Amino acid sequence: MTSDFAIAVHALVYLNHRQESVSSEQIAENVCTHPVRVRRVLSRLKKAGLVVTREGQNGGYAACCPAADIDLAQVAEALSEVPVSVKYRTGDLDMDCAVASGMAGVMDQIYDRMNAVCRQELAEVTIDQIDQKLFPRTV
Amino acid sequence: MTSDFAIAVHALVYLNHRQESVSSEQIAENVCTHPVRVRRVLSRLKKAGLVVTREGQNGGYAACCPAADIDLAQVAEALSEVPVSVKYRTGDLDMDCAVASGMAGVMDQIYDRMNAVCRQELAEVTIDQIDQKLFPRTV
DNA sequence: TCGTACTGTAATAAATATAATTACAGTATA
DNA sequence: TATACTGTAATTATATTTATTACAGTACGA
Repeated sequence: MTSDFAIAVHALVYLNHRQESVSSEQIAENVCTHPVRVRRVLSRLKKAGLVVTREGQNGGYAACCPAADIDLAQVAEALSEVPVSVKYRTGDLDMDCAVASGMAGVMDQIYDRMNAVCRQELAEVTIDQIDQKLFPRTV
Repeated sequence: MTSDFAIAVHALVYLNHRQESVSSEQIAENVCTHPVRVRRVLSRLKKAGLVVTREGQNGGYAACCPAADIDLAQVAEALSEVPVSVKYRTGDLDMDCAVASGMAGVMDQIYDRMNAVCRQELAEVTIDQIDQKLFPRTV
């Protein structure tokens, strides 16, 4: 899981909370990062239809659908996030030993299975649920 | 998931396959990494009782329990592996905004849940099962 | 319609994390 | 008792991540 994902979720929760157009600069201040980073992440969310943008004065990013309709699996998907990813591959396909040539593939399968269950977990969490955690509603 | 985990699993599968003492140099050759890296990882597996070592001539590392008794959750535990870990924390605890101060904690809970299901998956895979994948047994 | 306040993105620099390597003390074995 | 190993510290090299600068493009509002 990259930090882009954390920034995306934070921004979505913040935009849902604000319910108006917010500039990358203001979002960056809330997230504590650089405005350019916010733009890079949110432009991908825009492409996925999870936020809308308005340019010109008083423009910025805004929520465009009910927070209950956005789950974290959609956010991960929009960013092509792979929860468990290991770039390092042991062994070497060209070696004679079946262990040396086959282990990387076996590990990939294991990571795949972990990613599948991680995505299931993410699908269970919506932006609205996070909002409820941050702003408990008295019953 | 760090690459140490991949190295550990690879080494365990290899040691199980060899069924004898193997030096860090030979293991490193099979894994395609540096012998010192192998020693660092395997010394932790030794502390967890997953391998034994023998020093002196013809020494090295060796499997010490049936491959069917070692699952990947044990390996992860031995290395203190956290499948989904994100060092980057958005926002800032000291900020007034509930979103800015609370999001990092919310994200941590989400990572925790993913880690729990990942560990369940890892517990389902044993070294012996990996060996069977690499060396299919005709029935 | 024109200036302004934005987004989007490329390019670069700075910071950080990861991996390889060197070096060597300690130890059991043949 | 020499040797072949482990264990670990220290260092260097490499890769990745993050911040920053710069600027073209665009819609909004006066």
